[in-house]
Amino acid sequence: MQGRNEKVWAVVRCIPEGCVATYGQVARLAGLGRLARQAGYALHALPPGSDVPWQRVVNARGEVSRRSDPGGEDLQRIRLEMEGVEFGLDGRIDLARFGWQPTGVPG
DNA sequence: AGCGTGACGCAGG
DNA sequence: ACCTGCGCCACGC
Repeated sequence: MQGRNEKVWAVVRCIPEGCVATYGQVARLAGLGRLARQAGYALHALPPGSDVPWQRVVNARGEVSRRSDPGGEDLQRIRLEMEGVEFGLDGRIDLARFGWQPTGVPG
């Protein structure tokens, strides 16, 4: 662990395949508090070819966020669909079904 | 050192 | 459920 970004990446690495987490969720687990923007920035700073499953991080609405890299949104969706994550007709993911629950609270 | 921007989230109407 | 306004912090110029 050398910086905030790596802390974020470490959390994202913990997201299991077929699941998604929100930026805010990642920010908290990374110790950034409410700084969801920072979580997004950390992913933006990801080096190409990294083993970090960045595609598993979406916004609180369950949709792929717009970013600078054109076409990257489509790549993220494709990658998620390959993992079994389903998108609604409105392009949103049901976080109740595919959202990552680190606590795994029985219920 | 200041200003604008950004892979966000929450509260209010 | 929708859209709008505001706050948060780091990065680049």
